[in-house]
Amino acid sequence: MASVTITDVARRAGVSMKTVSRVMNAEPHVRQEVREKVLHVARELRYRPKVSARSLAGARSYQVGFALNVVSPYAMHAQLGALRACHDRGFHLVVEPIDLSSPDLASDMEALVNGLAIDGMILLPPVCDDAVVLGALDEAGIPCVRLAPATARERGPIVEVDDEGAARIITDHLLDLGHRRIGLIQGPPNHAASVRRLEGFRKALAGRGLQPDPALIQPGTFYYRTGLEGAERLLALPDPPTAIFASNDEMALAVMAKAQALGLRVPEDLSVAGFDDIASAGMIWPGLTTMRQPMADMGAAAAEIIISRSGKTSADGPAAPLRFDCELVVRGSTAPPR
Amino acid sequence: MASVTITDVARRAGVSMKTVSRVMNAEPHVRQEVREKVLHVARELRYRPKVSARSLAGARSYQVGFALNVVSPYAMHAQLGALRACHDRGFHLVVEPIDLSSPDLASDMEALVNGLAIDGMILLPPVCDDAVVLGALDEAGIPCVRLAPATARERGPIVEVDDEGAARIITDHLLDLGHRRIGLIQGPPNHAASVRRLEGFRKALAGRGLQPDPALIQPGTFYYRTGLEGAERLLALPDPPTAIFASNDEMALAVMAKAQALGLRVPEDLSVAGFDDIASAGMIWPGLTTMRQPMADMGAAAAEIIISRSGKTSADGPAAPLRFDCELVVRGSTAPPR
DNA sequence: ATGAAAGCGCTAACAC
DNA sequence: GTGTTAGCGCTTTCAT
Repeated sequence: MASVTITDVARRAGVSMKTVSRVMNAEPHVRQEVREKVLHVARELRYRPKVSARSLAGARSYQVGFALNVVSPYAMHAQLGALRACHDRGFHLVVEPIDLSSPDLASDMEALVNGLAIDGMILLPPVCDDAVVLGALDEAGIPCVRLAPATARERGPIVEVDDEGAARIITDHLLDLGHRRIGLIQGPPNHAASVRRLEGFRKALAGRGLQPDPALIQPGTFYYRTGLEGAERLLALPDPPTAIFASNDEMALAVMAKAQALGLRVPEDLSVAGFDDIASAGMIWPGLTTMRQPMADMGAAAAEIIISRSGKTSADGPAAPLRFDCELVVRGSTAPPR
Repeated sequence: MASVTITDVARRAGVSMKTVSRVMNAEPHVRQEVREKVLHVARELRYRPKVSARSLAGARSYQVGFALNVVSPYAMHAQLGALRACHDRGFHLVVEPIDLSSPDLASDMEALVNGLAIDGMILLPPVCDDAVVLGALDEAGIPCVRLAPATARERGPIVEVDDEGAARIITDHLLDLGHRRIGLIQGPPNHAASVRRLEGFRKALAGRGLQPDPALIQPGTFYYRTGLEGAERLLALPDPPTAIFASNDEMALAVMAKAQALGLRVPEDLSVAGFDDIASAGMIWPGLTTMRQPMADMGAAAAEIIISRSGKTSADGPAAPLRFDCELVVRGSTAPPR
């Protein structure tokens, strides 16, 4: 019942508390022989250092924060990846809601950074681009790793994908199939990925000497409803596109639903492509052609950065953004035009 | 920079540390006047009690554990609900992976309960039905709240829905539309919800004096692939069903995809109903008729139970399972048979 | 109703 | 390479 402490291990191993501490933290200056002895006793006694005692006494807390505000496949996979990385390294993941629309965000953040002990925080869009959030974390000396940030890109570690290149690849896929009138539904303008995906789309067209028809580029916010609206406008055009590339899968699903509701067949009458490869992209009929983002790997990488830097006083300089590769997943929603 | 501590507040308010502690914990035996003074100073100094110091010194940790192994809409919504509840009450949510297929689950659990300080843990199927997990938590004196457990139902608080009643309602919906040959794809047999949904299905049929044809009841595991397989077998029957009720939405999506791949039209040739109301149920065409489970509310309720019991020595007896209501969501995937 | 003293289990800063 | 001594910021217990 009574849990075993560092002194129990020290006594049993015939060494001091501090030596046990050194061994448990894999610090140098311990004879191999002593190290093994301590490790043996620790295992025998099933000793586990208490997170709360460690974070109270030391400079690190063995906890990583993850900001989560909504349920989205994107965020969930990143969280799971971060969770796995934390667990592998003996860390814990504390999830915190950060509500950008809070009446007093500054105070919320201040409560978060002062009450909780975390070695770093993982931030996703749009939270990762909020100045108040970033400022509060900064002031508290809590490093943060951001996934696909749009602003302040010099401000600490970044994990992202090559959105522009990926969008170019998926547009090329459509072009290769023979499509020439391709519609695009954009993401929110304040989201870095949106802008870069549009750019990739443009460059792919330009690569074939094509000018994008402005009418074929519709605004969106990554939400389903805006996919529906964009598709509606696109398909009502006098000369409608034969293919639509939605900047994320949720909107792509909306495009497919709208097309089917209008009696169009996918992919015979309209090809549809998305971005993200959320689970349902592979669960509908026809399957959605899309770009797979390695969200779990990215979340894990973000956690790794925090973990490896934890305990160190200085950040080892502004490393270049960590870039992960996307993978084109071709399913039934894309085919040559009639 | 240097964060404010309880002594700072005590000094500034002209009282002892202990009085500040009493005020911060809303304990009795403090004069109203003093209480207000302390509260005022605390606010002024932006004082936030440190979680790590509290959990080290006291009996409670202000942290709730949430076991998460996979990304599923079901789990994610429960997590978000729990997260919100924790945040509202000044608690933090620590997510932990519990891998039932681990080579040494007992040791994993032992590490979890000894290293971390949590006031309770929220468990979902199938983790909530594992004897090793439950045993380890029990031994460490960590209360757990389980969502829809199948086993050991006397073992602490339970949060669930009336799966049987809900399945009955959705089957009745199909019967009301005029369907008489209704296929069922079951969930995994070790999952409480599966069994009860089957029972509800049976009772609904019996309510109309119908005998379920055994060939119309197909096994499944809640995973997409098994939905595909079940649908395949059902639709290959000499006298195929005119409607299929899949025990969860993921399998229902598979049924729709399979039907459409076979050239059948939903709902004209086949009605499909699911269970859960995951996001994609409303994003496909036609929309999936399903039962909405209030997962976020359930997760929040689970967290609330842990929070309100935290600090208390004894659990106030085995309360009856907390039951939440489901809601039938009728979309385009169900219609009268031809 | 309030306060003083004693830790909780660990790491930090030094000694040796 | 190893041990000693102090705390970290709270809650606890026990006085008053």
